[in-house]
Amino acid sequence: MLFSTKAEYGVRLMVELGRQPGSMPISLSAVAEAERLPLSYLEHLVAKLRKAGLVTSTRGAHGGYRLAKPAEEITMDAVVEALEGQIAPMECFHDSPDGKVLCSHEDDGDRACATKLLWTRVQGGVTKALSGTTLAELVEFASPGALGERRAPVGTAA
Amino acid sequence: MLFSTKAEYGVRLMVELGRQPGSMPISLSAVAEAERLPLSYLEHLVAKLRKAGLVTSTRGAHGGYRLAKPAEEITMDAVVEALEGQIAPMECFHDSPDGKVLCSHEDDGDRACATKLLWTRVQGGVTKALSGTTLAELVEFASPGALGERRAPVGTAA
DNA sequence: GTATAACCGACCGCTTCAGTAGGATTTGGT
DNA sequence: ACCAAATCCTACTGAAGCGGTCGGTTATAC
Repeated sequence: MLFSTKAEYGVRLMVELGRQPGSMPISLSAVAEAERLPLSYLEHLVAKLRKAGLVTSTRGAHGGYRLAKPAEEITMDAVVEALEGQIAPMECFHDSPDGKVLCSHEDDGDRACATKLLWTRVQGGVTKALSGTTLAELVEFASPGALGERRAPVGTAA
Repeated sequence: MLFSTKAEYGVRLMVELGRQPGSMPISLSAVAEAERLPLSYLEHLVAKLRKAGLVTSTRGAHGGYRLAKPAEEITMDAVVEALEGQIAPMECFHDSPDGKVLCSHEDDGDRACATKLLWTRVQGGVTKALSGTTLAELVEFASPGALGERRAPVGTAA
């Protein structure tokens, strides 16, 4: 398995926030009920998203979470990375700040990691897929045609 | 991390076998020494590769392993899948025999998994990278320019 | 001041990972 | 015949991460 349920749940959570039209915050318990996910586990995930600056929170009664940016500007690489940590195919890989890919045992002698070519391609494929997908796309995909009105209060649909 | 060291070690092992010119089998201990990997762990990995039909073995003295096919015909998706199991971004994903991608909680009600679009793209990126890379490419990448002669007995190079 | 909600950290059972250990079996060389 | 080299097989282990729970604290609306 490439990713764990942290990414799965976290993305579902983000989509749920993105579905909401106004600026009203949504409580985690509402999300948990809608997506049928354990509330206390979502708390951990949303904390990561908040620390990554992807959602904002308001405390107290009628509080909850909102997207920090419009869904069109949120790409999924940021979301998945916030939840799962650095996206690298292998332990020895780490992104340098300039976006280059390094392999920590590059200095193994004369020849480079035989595997570097492969993992570089894999990572390229993954990051391209993630950064090429916006939250807005997923929101639209999840509720096709619906434009804010005629949508059942999720979870109660037969 | 997308993959574990099983894929890493296993690929290195395959490359090592691919480096060898003739039809002479190579012992695992030779590979272990060359790649500085624990022999007893490699045993587990090579067993998976053998069961997947990627390498063949000859037992007894002067025995060892050989590629079951020429390196040009071995694509890395088969190798990685043999080592890591089904390549899917998420638990709910499983390949159907016809190569289509299914999501096991597709029947969650009216709307499809919000995440399906994303994971489908990710999986596409990964499998494209893996199936588009042959073992021969990695072998060439690991020993550039060398064509069977002038190659140091790996591990002794300064 | 009470209900609602975000926050925070500790804990827990489970599985996988990475590796070790010990043996059994097959084969080539002498 | 015997020994060394090699594959093969099963079981085990410590450590880490996953998925989730729990109890408690703080902040806010009514």
